[in-house]
Amino acid sequence: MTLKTLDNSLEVLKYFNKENPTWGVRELAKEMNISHSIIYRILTTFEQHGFLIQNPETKKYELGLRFLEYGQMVRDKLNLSDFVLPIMKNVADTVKESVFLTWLDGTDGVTVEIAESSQTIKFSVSIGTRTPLYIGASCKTMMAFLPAERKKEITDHGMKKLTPDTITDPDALLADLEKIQQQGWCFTTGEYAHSVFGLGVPLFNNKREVIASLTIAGPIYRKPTEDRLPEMINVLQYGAMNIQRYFDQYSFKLYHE
Amino acid sequence: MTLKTLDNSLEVLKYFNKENPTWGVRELAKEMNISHSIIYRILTTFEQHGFLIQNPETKKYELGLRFLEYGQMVRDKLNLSDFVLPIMKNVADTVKESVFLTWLDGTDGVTVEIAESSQTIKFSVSIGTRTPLYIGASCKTMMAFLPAERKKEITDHGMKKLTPDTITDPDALLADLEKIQQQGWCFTTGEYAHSVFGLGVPLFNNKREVIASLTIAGPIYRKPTEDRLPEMINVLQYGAMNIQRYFDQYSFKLYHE
DNA sequence: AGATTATGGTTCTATTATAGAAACATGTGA
DNA sequence: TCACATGTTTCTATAATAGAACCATAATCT
Repeated sequence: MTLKTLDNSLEVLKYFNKENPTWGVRELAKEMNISHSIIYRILTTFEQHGFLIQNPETKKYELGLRFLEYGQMVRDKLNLSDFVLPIMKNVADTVKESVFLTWLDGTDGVTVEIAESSQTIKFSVSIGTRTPLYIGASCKTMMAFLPAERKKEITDHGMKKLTPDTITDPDALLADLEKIQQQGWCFTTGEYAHSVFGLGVPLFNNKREVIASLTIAGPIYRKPTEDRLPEMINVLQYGAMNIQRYFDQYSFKLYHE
Repeated sequence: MTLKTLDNSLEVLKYFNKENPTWGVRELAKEMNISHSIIYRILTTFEQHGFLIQNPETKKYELGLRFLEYGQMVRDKLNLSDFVLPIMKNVADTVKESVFLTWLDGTDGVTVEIAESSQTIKFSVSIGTRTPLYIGASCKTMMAFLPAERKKEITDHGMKKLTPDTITDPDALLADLEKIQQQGWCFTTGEYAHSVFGLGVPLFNNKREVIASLTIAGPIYRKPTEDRLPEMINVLQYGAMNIQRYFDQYSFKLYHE
């Protein structure tokens, strides 16, 4: 059905992340429990195409410049900088916290655009960050609007705690999502990272399927009090409305699944 | 020696570029002269890993969000924004033209950082752009400092004209490179694009091998007159010196070949 | 409306590329 | 000097892939 060789190779790529940016052949082979010959062939083939480079001194491999090219092509395709980013910046300036646009991609949310708070203490993640849909305001906002069978896929797939506050009980999660869907926004504290709050609202394509979310996030000690939360929701929903208008106008299409 | 399946698959990826961002299965198979079954298996495998996504309506494939993730990891690794970009912005403000940092990657130069001119008419390319080393100021600056055998590889590999002014005669190119190496900078007009001038200087790693270049580029009608060129070279070399100091300090390592 | 010709997707098996062990070359630390 | 790392290469049984043929479906032409 699928190509096993390519499948394995892409699996190998996944081991190159921020925590482990460089790998030696045997080192990675041991980590993956695969023969080092196989890893060697995969790494050298990627290298020949510029997706990996080998440090000539340490002989270890790391991500190559080819990814810069493809990454930029995806960014250009999204073309969020021109119209969406100013809206996000506006929200960020108003609430004095960072604002994120998160895209639905399979069973993950991917951060595709960021408007950072001007404050010195702020929540900060980098573009391309990938988070399971059951964790945090930006992701749960999207998951809440998925059809039941896709929710089930996610809960069945097994859930891990990022913090003690991450909800991993399927029933508790589904009840939470139900509430989020009804009220149209999601407020969380400490689910994604210990000292962070998040407030998210969903964005839809022209078929009313959820495709993204807009989220405010900041340090937990600045989280809005209950009486000020409606105000923040208002600002966020106003920004989301403007972005939604842009999506609708250009019949925004970045497909999921 | 190398993995043929992976090799083919990465070759398929190359067909997804700015000019042709979306491909149908049979369409791409015809373009590559390969059975559509093969292409189908490759595309679906990439899709399962998020490197491609299929538009559920048109059934065509395009680049997926996974590249955003890897692209950002490479950007983070380069970490040019903090120290190098301010230097580039400084140069850009002084000369009132765009400034580019280009990385050596095999037989290409890759744009890795940009400081745009504040002028309304300016030369503009996007990050990740890949250009053969024999074309334009930013690339020839680097090629000039390569060992003779690598120059030969490039000239032997066949050269195409991007504009009528692109030098494609091996002897003429080598003579040009000789001059560039001696004077330490490269000034070109119309080689990369018809109405563009460029002025580049090289950057080296701690083994005195060329790894990058710093380039000023702008519309040809604003190109410096002969008596004002030395001034521009000065500004550029001063910026390059500061960047070079940063490279040396952090024993900058992004390997080529 | 029926025929034609596209498309994406599936199945099958001869062929071929790959897996994985073993060996090799080189470097390093004991 | 020996032992044990490392990346790299070679070999062949075996398993995965190539590629033709086919299916289902949608659009287009007659």
